[in-house]
Amino acid sequence: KNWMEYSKKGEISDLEILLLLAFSADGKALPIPFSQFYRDDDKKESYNQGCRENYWNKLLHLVFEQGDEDKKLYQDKIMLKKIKKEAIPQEDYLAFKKTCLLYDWIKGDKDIKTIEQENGLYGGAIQVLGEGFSWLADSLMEIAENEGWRKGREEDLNKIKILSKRLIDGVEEEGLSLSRMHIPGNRIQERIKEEKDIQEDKTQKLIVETENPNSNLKPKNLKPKTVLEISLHRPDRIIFMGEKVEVTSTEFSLIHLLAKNRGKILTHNDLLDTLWTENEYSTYVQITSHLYKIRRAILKTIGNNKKNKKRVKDILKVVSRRGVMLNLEENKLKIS
DNA sequence: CAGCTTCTGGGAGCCCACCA
DNA sequence: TGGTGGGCTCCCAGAAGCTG
Repeated sequence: KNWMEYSKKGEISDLEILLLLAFSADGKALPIPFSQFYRDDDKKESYNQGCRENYWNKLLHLVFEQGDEDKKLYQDKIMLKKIKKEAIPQEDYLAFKKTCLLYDWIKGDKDIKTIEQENGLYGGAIQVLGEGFSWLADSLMEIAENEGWRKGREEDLNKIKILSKRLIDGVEEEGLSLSRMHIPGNRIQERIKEEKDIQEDKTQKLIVETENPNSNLKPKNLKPKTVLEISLHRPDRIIFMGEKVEVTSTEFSLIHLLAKNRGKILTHNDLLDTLWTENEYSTYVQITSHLYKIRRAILKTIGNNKKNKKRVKDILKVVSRRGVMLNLEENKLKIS
């Protein structure tokens, strides 16, 4: 709200909005999932500190490049740290990192794999983060609307709206119209729709909660129980029927990829191309082997009986001569 | 029923953490 | 620094299941 008052009409930039969102309570709460490979490096103090400086320097550079160094938001969040010369706290560092990542992402001049590799992120992490921030941008837009931006600051409002859309797909403004086009095999349209559905769900949930603050109704009973829960923040385990099942990084990658494409048959080639790099020798045997091991791990946790066996087999479904799919209704799957 | 696909268990080899 | 043990991935092979 403060920002809304002091930000100047017609002068807000994408970078500014991203930084604002990254420093908001919800923005801070959104995790950046690290890949296992880099997690150990992150523990090393020198490496860590070096990285912190890097993101901060990069932001500073971008701000000067845009000639926005006297904006109050930047003064508060970035410039002050320079004067103090203190070590950057973890919280700020993460916010800087998110801002840099998402800025790269929406700029679109680096492809997603490059950004993820350069920053040691788990595959798909940027998209998840982008979607989260897209939702935040929408919330910001709503607040701005309530603050009366419709009258007089329509242009700024639109800017946030466009940014929100770009965050979903990581495209430049001009690329948006292209991404809306229907291209066979392109999932952009579908993902925008999915995101809208999620947001509608959230809004509806919010309405229910605010309408019946003292209601005795337990919505939990009405809600279908989540069967599979995957958190990018915890790539070491999944939650199956409420039980934590420990998985290896390859197993997690496999199950995450299937979950992202819930209800779709992924061919063995799809899986091999995505999970194993070109120069690694891999065959479908590896996939079935890992699938078997995931099933075995799940069964070991939830109980190895005929009923469970059948159920797990039906969820991690092998479609003969076609491929593999995660056969689960949308409301029973949770990816965070 | 033959041939193909998938399941399953097990083992080799590699990597890494730990310890003396 | 080198030995050791545990964990992980990949591969193999036989059994079981499926398809045309």
